[in-house]
Amino acid sequence: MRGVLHPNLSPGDIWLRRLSDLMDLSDGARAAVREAVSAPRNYQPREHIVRDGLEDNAVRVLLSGFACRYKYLPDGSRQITAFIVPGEICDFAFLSDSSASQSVVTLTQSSVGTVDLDRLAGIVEQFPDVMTAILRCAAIEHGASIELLVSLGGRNALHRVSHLLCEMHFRLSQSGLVREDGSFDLPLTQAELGEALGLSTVHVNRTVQVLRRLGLATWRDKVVTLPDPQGMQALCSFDAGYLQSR
Amino acid sequence: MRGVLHPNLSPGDIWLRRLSDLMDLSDGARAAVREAVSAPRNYQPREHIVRDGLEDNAVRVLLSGFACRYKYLPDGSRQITAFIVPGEICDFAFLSDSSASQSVVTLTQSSVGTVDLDRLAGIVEQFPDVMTAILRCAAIEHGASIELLVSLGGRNALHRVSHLLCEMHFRLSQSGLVREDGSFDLPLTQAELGEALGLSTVHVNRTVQVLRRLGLATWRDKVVTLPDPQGMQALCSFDAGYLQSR
DNA sequence: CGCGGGTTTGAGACGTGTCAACGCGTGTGG
DNA sequence: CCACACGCGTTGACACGTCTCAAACCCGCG
Repeated sequence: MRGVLHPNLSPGDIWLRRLSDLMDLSDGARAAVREAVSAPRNYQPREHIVRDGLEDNAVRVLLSGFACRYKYLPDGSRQITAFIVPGEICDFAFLSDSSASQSVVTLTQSSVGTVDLDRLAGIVEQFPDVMTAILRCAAIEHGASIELLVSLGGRNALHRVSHLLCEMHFRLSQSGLVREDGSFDLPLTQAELGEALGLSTVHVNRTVQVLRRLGLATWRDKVVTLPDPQGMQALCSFDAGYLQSR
Repeated sequence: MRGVLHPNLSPGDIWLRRLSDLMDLSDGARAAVREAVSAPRNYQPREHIVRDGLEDNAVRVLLSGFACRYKYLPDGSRQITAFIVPGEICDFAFLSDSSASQSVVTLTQSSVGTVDLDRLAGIVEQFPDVMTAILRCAAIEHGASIELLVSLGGRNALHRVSHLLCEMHFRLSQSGLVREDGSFDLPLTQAELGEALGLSTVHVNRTVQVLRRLGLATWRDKVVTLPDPQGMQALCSFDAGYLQSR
């Protein structure tokens, strides 16, 4: 059906869009990337895309849905280290030819495209800019984990939550997933937010309520709205620089 | 003097040793890396090696001393995101052909070698394994920041401090900087440790004292000793896997 | 000798965690 | 069609880890 009903739409388009944002790519490079992305595979919520310690012969790109990377603590609690939104690469272990050091699990129903590593090697050999684009993805991903680290080390609960909401707003808008009125789907539970921000579920809840009362954010039925993005960003000194290539 | 008094010693050796640990390199590759490292430049304590936002046409490798990467918070406090020990690359922005997103500053007197980027490009073209080795450095560096993130998000003060001491012990031993008796130089102030671990100086101090009383660590005059490394690692569930390539 | 950076100590404040319970909506099985 | 279980959000009371402020101490150095 693909290529018949929508001759101009390909599953890899969302990834291509992301790569093009980070690096000017030639038509040839664009076509090669586009065609290299396999037919998507669907995942149920809470299904693993990548398992810690396993090698993989493909790059996995989230095409739709929501996922996260995490690590377990000795007491059995889970620390989420990153959220993954459509258009992003699930794991970068392939870059150093090693096995994954974290697991990646879906949070919602999702679809994932894959690019065979040998095939990718051929593409980057012919179009080195594609490699640069991918390395920029990795750099941004690293920047995001550093920013989360900064949140955990130096920001209080209110700033952590609002900073993360600002980040999500920005990243989802890059993928065209924010509506006109500034609202967007955020299919996380408050518990999951807490696992990322190092806060208890209860305290996340109270913090979200503060934001509600401040008129800066509402979060109901998995939909977040930031009526005053400027004010929100000012509250937590959000600067999207770390999410862009410069 | 170099090459005369010590015909077999070159400033780049410590970096070469690190790269070789991560990837088997051919003799040709080893020689190329060795010769590509410039004569070291010396830095005073608290002198910047890399400044946030600036591009650089060289890779900078710490050859001796101690440095850290950091970011400022809006309230003026500093979050240290990584410590850098001899043999490690100061900043990985060169990989994605972009400018540094964090600053790097020395903590002690240090010496830094540089490798010109164009020259490095020539080397990796001829010896792709060198690129893989460098990418593994980057992956380990990323792994370390994730582990710090996990500390900040999920560990209490005692576990944070002991985990960091275990990590330092391990990393310095890789560079041959741990003595027979298990002691090693850790030229940080307790305030700096706190800036990395998201703890106040006062609380770092109290926590170190607990470790002293437990007989697991002493820290006096910039020298740390772990009389019972096993016990120390058990206390904080330290697993060095994230610091090695697999 | 006095100064300054770093470490140590004490006392009290505050942010966040824990525990326990309740409400609400949805899905499921009787 | 009702009864119940379950996941998630919400609320309250209290415990506790860590922060802040302030002062003393130690030691090397000018």
